[in-house]
Amino acid sequence: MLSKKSQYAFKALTYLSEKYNEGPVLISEIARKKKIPLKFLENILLELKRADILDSKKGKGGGYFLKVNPAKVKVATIVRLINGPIAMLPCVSLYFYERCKNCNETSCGLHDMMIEVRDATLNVLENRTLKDLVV
Amino acid sequence: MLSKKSQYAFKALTYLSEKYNEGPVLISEIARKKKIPLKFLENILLELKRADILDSKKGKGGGYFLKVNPAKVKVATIVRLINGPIAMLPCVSLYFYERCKNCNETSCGLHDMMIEVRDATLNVLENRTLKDLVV
DNA sequence: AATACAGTCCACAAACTTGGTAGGCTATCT
DNA sequence: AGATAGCCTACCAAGTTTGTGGACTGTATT
Repeated sequence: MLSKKSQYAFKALTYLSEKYNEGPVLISEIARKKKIPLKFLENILLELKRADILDSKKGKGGGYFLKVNPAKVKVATIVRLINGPIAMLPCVSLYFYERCKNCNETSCGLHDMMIEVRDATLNVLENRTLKDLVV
Repeated sequence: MLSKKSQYAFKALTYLSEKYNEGPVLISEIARKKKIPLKFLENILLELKRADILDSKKGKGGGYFLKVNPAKVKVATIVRLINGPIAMLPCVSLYFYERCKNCNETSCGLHDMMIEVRDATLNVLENRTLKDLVV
């Protein structure tokens, strides 16, 4: 399951996608409109900024805004950044891979199955962008 | 990600599937062969028994064994039982549904996307059984 | 230069989940 | 009766999640 943090991130990003190219948006506005705890949101947006998804401006007239076109930001990227691995097992994760102890990957039924699950999931998440979240 | 508990459960169930119709298997044997902490495994097997996946016999010659043919036990069932929801959001979960607050499901881009992910995942997990885990 | 504004950074903490342990109880077989 | 083996309840350490508080830094305006 996606963490609340991830859900908040998507809400905020959806909001910012709707306002793409309309200048900076206040954290407090996003928090209010999307009902996200302000200080928590602060951390999330900062993380997204550090990952080059968002950019910000300080002082009056400042706020957060998308750094690139929402159609260029894959949902999978956000999930990995805020939520972590998409795969159901470390040994089938592409970005968070960890070797399986006590289970040689060459002959593990679960391993093979979870690769299928991963690919089915990625087929959706890698082909959808923030733009698709705006309806 | 699947919890370690879930991974242990699958290891144990795979072992028991290999020994289907060969009589009861000791918890201690499963723990040793699959390198699972004994007492932890005890809890897991008990849970699987309560869910009618396994059955057990006490006393000498006792142990655990699959209650039904491994080809009849869906992987999705085990995941839901030991790991919890398969969906990435409560509001798209079939077995652990919870209404989305501050997000009307009729027009939420994330909601629709996560239904796609759920269905893609279930397409694998609902169509594989314990039998498929044995290679 | 002073002031207000708005994001940045660091530290902390309550609540919950995960992974695991301890020890006695109950049923069964010989 | 004694040994075997699962059943049950309770507990606990560590980590993660979901936040909060408060001071600091950069920016625009007057």
